[in-house]
Amino acid sequence: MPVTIRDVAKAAGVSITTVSRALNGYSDVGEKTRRKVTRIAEELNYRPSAVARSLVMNQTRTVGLLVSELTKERAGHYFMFQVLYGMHDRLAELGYDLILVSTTTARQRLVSYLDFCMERRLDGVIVMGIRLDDPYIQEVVDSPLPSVVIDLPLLSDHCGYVMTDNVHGAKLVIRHLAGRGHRKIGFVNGHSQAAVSRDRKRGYEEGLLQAGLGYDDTQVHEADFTLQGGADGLKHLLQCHPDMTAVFFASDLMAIGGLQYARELGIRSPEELAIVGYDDIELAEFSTPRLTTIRQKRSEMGMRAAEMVVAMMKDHATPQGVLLAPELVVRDTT
Amino acid sequence: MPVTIRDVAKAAGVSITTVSRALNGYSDVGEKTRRKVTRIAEELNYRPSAVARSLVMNQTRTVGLLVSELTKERAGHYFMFQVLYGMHDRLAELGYDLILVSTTTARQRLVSYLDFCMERRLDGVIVMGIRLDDPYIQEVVDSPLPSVVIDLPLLSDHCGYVMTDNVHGAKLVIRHLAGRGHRKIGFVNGHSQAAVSRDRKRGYEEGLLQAGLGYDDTQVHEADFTLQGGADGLKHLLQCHPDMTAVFFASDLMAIGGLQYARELGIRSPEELAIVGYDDIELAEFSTPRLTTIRQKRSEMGMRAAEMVVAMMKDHATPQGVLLAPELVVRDTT
DNA sequence: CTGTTAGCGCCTTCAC
DNA sequence: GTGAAGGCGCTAACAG
Repeated sequence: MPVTIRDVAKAAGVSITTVSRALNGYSDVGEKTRRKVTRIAEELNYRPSAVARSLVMNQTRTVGLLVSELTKERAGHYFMFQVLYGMHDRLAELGYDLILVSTTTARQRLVSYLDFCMERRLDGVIVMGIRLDDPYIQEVVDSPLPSVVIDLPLLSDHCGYVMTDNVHGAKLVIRHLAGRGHRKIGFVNGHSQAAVSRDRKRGYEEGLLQAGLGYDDTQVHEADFTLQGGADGLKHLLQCHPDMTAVFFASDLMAIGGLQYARELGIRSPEELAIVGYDDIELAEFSTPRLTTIRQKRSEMGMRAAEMVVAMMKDHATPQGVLLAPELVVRDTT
Repeated sequence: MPVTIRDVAKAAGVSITTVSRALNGYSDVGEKTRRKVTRIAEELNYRPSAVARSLVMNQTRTVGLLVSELTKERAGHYFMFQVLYGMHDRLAELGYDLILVSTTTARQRLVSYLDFCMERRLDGVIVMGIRLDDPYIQEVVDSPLPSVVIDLPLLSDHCGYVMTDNVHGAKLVIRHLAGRGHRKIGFVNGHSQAAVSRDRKRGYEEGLLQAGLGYDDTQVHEADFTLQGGADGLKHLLQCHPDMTAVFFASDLMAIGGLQYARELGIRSPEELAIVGYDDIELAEFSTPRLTTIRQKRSEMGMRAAEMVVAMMKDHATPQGVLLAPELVVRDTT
């Protein structure tokens, strides 16, 4: 059994109250007493119980991270890890801890993850990698538990969001390609149950129109963000449109898949086919040829999400929709 | 404020104790009472407070995940994500939650992470991605807190480990290459502060000797597990040994970096240079040409770690050293 | 079978 | 400046 506040009090010859006040930096404690208590606490290696404190303070200083793509499906982690990094780091700075709440656990099948959050008395939640058709997402948004969603524009009294301006990002791509003279530009999108797919497609469409190029539905292929999906997507597009000179992929992973498929066919990039990805994962800079892409500020996304939940939790801040600016990174595939 | 056990008791017209017993499935409760309590609890949407329960039961049912590579350094996540997946999944099945404890947070600079675990009253810890020279790792190993370390062979009264048999894995590689007639095989290792590097190097060395090939220190280059490191490593080796016909990289990421560097130089693989990686990350199957590598059962590593801590926590099981079998996956680069 | 009593470790009025 | 008392929500003996 760890040493408790009572042990410290006894050893210091003061009351429990005094120990509590001394250690928590209250001003109404004699300087001598404070020093003594501090010293004893250190000697005894006293660690105040966060559990007991949570109970009485009615807050756990813990936020849950809801992820559904924490699964075998390996597409998301290139993107998510960096977000997680920024988020966790900022949360720690602000004095909050992060607990994982996955959709795909045995337990979650019985208890919705909102229930999980209630039981653990989490102070807030950050949601990431959740699909539009997720059965529980609405429950979270509607609940009074402060929440921030990443990559899903859900806004309510207790729910904000952080995402990249994907419409703009896709437009940047098309403008770039059109500027290089491409007239026939294909698009391999992610699955339809991601808000980012919807936005990127809209950007693609609007971009084409703005560039004076017509939009043609058959030049769009819906894949699933994976390497294989990218390869398949390109294959499909090339079958319908052998004269295509550029393809925009809704993720770097898919673009790399496409790049590899193209190489197998002996199609050279960028000479015969320009290729653009999305995300700017580390590999983008390291593929051969190096991939032109749209950079998402991933760790900033995490940080912003962290800051927002914390603001909502402690200052009752109004949730907001944060749209981060994308950035075109031109490399060798265009 | 959430509804408490007292609310349920009042509404059901029974004592708090009875509610507790009814809901926790004790046998000494009347069937009618139980049903009534259960119904009321459901109607009121009662969620027992895990915090209060933790306090009185003196266990949080939470394990901490200590990671230090949850940082900007992006090398580890290809490997770690899958481990995390298996670990979290199994933990959830066993009724435990996972909380993130990173080394690189502002707070951790003041408080060692063991202190963090004590404050949060974690039941156990899993450690991953920690370097041999980490200042706090020993503290964790020595502490009475049940812990399991991944990829570091630390064994003590309260600390077990899970890792792949890296010596054997590296030997498999050399045997394979030697079997294909390679006589001069280079090795690009990871950084020296990883136990796996040490083991893979030993396997490389022993493998060479067993194959009747001499070991030559200048054929080994120490890198850092990154793409760039792999490229640099290969470059360096080729400078010293232009006649080298095969190179073994201590990670797939490095191998892919090497592969790309080779392509830039116009060196074809496997014809002119055989290349083997380690880990079997998803990209290995998708590089061009597809990478021969050693598969590590990553999600199983996570599961085993989870099972071990849980066993130690609840059954006071003796910690063990688990060595998982590696597996050679032959693809196109050899 | 059910209720009463006593804490778990800590913070917070309220007296002194 | 310091201490005593009460309670956060729950479980665990111990009586009946």
